[in-house]
Amino acid sequence: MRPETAKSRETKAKLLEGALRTLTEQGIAKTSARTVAAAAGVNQALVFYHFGSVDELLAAACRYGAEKAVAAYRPRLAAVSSLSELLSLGREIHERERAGGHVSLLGQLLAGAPTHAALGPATAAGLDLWIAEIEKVLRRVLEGTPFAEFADPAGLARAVSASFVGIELYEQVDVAGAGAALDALEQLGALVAALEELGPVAQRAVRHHLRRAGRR
Amino acid sequence: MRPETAKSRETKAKLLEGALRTLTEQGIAKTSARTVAAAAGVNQALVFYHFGSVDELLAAACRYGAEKAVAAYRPRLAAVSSLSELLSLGREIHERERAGGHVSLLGQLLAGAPTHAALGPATAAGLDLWIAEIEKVLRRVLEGTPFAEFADPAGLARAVSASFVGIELYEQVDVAGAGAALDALEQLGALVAALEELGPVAQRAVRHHLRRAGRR
DNA sequence: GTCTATACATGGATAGAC
DNA sequence: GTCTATCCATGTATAGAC
Repeated sequence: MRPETAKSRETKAKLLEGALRTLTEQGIAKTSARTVAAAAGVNQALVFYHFGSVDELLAAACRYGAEKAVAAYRPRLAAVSSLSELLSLGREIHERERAGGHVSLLGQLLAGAPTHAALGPATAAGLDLWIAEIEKVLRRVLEGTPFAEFADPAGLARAVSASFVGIELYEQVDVAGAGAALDALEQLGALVAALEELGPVAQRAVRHHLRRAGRR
Repeated sequence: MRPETAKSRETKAKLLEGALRTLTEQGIAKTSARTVAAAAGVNQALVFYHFGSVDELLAAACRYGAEKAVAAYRPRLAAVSSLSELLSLGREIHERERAGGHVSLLGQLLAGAPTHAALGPATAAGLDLWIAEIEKVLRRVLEGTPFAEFADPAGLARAVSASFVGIELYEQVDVAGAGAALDALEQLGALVAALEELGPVAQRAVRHHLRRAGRR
């Protein structure tokens, strides 16, 4: 029985922040009760007292970090009204993530999932927060465009989220390469944005070809 | 001075294979000289004799594994002549990767890069093998399409490769979600493929809009 | 609730026998 | 080249003092 005193919550918060910092700065391989406790500035034994095990602390940190990150971007995402806007917001998030690292955190946790049993579901849940938000945006943005009937917002949201995680991980070993990748995706976004403004004749042609291609 | 005897090369090969298996099955967090040596069926001390340190073994395994994987798909990639073909080959690679795991291996190594100094460059090199191959395909496929003048094959190849790594990692925690993501990307590929077959008038319209959107 | 001390396991790395 | 033995650092987890 652990009463939820003010101090208890404070220590838990310190540990969660410490876990996030350790994971993003040191990676899953160097994340341990000791390193996290050191980053949090508390005693190593408190990890086990408050969370039972390192894995459960990491799972909690995942939920906590993902919720915090998504909440920070939620208003911006809600304001997006076109695909090119979404792409450029993605670029902006990427820039900020270079400091915060909440996305590559998910990458670290995905990498740890095979051995740390508790991590898989927690990471999936954290990713789902991003996915749900992006899916809303995509659904809104795609509505009324010629390819709304072919695009699957749910699947696309998952593709976008997973891709973003991959790119953030990639940036850790090749900053220039990751920049070039995002540039290219922005161009791709511009292409789709251009399609949104196509005339009715061309749109009908696109629709026709899509229907043919869509039959599998 | 280490003579390159037949036995030496055999042991090295065993260790490389063991490292690949351990990384894909156990993840970077549980990869150590002992676990790798156990998977390879050789003595733990041989890791240090042949490779100097665990990190250098992993770096070598990365080069070795990426080269092997890319070589296996090279003929298939060379035969691709359209974007939708590329997408469906991507799906096929994904299916095989579920067994082999050579792509999520790169994810594991990316996750380990922050702390293991030797891993960053090695992983970047491994990814570059994929990137180079995909870039060639993209360059060939995009040539002669209306958006060849806007698309950047080098950047796109990086985006595709990093995204693929992200999706393979994502699959480890959500198989259905990863499937939905790939389905959605295939639909997107069908969209672009449809554009390839547009008539000259519509293509001119697309080009016009792209030029406007491309000015930043 | 928190800390110190401690147990026990795992991992990196080397020395020396074969 | 390979193995056994060994050292030392790091990590998980618990017991018990404060």
